Parts: sequence; structure tokens; C-alpha cells
Amino acid sequence: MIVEAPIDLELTQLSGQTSQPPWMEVDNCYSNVVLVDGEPVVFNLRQAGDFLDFNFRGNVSQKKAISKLSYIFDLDFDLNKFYKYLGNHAELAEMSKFCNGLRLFLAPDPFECIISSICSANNSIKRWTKSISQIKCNWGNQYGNYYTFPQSKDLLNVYLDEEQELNSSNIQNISMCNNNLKSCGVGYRAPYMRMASEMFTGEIDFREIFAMDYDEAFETILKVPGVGPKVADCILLYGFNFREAFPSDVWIKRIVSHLYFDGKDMSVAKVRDFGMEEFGNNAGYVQLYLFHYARKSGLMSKLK
DNA sequence: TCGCAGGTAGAAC
DNA sequence: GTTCTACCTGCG
Repeated sequence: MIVEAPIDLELTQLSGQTSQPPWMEVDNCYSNVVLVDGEPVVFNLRQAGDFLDFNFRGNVSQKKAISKLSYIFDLDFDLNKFYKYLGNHAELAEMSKFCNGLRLFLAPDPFECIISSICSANNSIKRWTKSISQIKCNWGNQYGNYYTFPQSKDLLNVYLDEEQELNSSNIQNISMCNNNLKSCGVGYRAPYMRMASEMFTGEIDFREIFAMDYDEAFETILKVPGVGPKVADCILLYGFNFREAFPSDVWIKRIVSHLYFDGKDMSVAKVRDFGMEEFGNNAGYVQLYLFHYARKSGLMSKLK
């Protein structure tokens, strides 16, 4: 089936958005299992010209499968209208040329994005995606070659490190202990992840966050250990589909400063305020495009 | 070897 | 409120 919405699937997959690792890729076909109304559905995606060609197998209607796919790849968003918006702003006009077809890559379930985003802090894309894939292998459900991301309750009692696993299980040799968070390479973020699992199993309900306004949702997510302003904005953008988020890190700071403030040094917090004010509901997309424009145009190495 | 990787927590001004 | 520093870990 073809979805007639322009997209660059490879660019979107490999753009390092902290919703989830890229899907499994074989010969330009991207596949993964996704829970749709609790039912495991395996999707196979392929680039077909400017559009997306896909098929699925699972016990759900075609309508529901398309709806889920459209949510994850944000297919209802009008890219051409967004490109007109970019074209009307001198500072942004170049970007669509370098990022044509790039879309948001949203998490099928917010919890995966929460853990992925915590994992991404002070980390490289390569390393956090590897860690998240390992977490799926260890504690997710397996369907063929694919794994779902575990639910928050599934991570409540995981061991934090090898030592804890050795002391609490009947494994004799510490080198055999590989069913703990630190063995996934998450380092000091392990306790953050387990505490986040506790909070989202008990005191915080996802549905409430979807219903909140931005500031309230931001303050709520900020209470989770390991979540600062940058990670909170990522979680709200990629996990909860808040389009007005403008996740600001050291790179966005350099790029915004270069494009809008003549290279003047400014705090990440000020850049965040500026982005949200300036771009409104397009803030999430502009942030995504700024980062990849800087990467692809060579601006990033110039600003380094 | 050493610094860096799409930051955060905790403490000190 | 804003600024400073240590921090798991794998890679170059």
C-alpha cells in the first residue's frame, strides 16, 4: 500500500530522534513490530518515489494500522505548507533543500521515548540506540526477529548492575551477569531509568500528560530523575506529540546564535525561549530541521 | 592517551 | 536565578 505523503524514509530513520532506535533495515526495507491496540503488528516499509510503500501483518484492521503508521511518521503533517513557511523566513529558507522529506519520527508508546531520551543525555546517537536495542532484547516481548519496548512495569525490578544481579540471583559468576541495566551500556543513567519506570507505573499517568498544556506537562516530566530541560522537551515532542517543543542543546544554541544573533554567546535556556516564541507550533519541526541542516550543509563543522 | 558524545544533578556563588 | 564540575562508556 502507498501512503501519498512525501517522505524521505532513510533520512527520517537515521536522523537520531530520541523516540526510538532506527527500525531494522534490509535492502532499504525497514521493519519493526508495533503494538496497535495491544496487538502486535509487524510493519514493512519501503521508499516508493517520494512516498511510503508499506505492508503489515497482525490482527488489526487496515484502517488502524494506517492510523498508527501515520502517527509514528507524522504523515498527516503538510510538509509542503511547512516548506512555504520556511521559505518565508530568510534565516530558514535554505533548510528544506538539505532536509527534503524529513519528518518527525514519533514513539509508538511514550515510555520508549522517555527511556530513550534519558539514555541520549551526554551520549552519542550510536551508543544510546545500541543501549535501547539491548533493553528491548532483554525485557521486551519477542515477535520473530523483532522486540517490543518493555512497559514501565516490566522495568520496575530489573537489576541495576552486575553486582546486584549476582547478589540477588542464583548466578555464580559475575561475568555471566548480563540481565541488568548497566550491561546495556547505559552507565550512570541506570538508576534514572528505573526511577522513571516507578514514576510512570504509579504517580504519573500518560493520558494526563497528553491532556495537559505545554508548561504543565514540561514541569511534570521535569520531576523525573535524569530529565532536564533538553530531555523533557524531547520527550514531549517525540513521545507525546507536543509540536511546540523546541529541544535546545549545545548545537541548537550554536546554530540559532549563528542564524539569528550574529554568533553572540547565549544560554541554552534563552535559545529555548526564543525558539518557542518565534516558531510556535512549528518549533519541533524547525528544531529538527535546524539540526540536520547544520549537519548536512557543513555549518556544524564550521561552528565547532 | 585523552577528549568527546544532541546534558543533568548537586553545590557554590 | 545563574554558573561550575563530575560523570558511565565506547570510539576516534
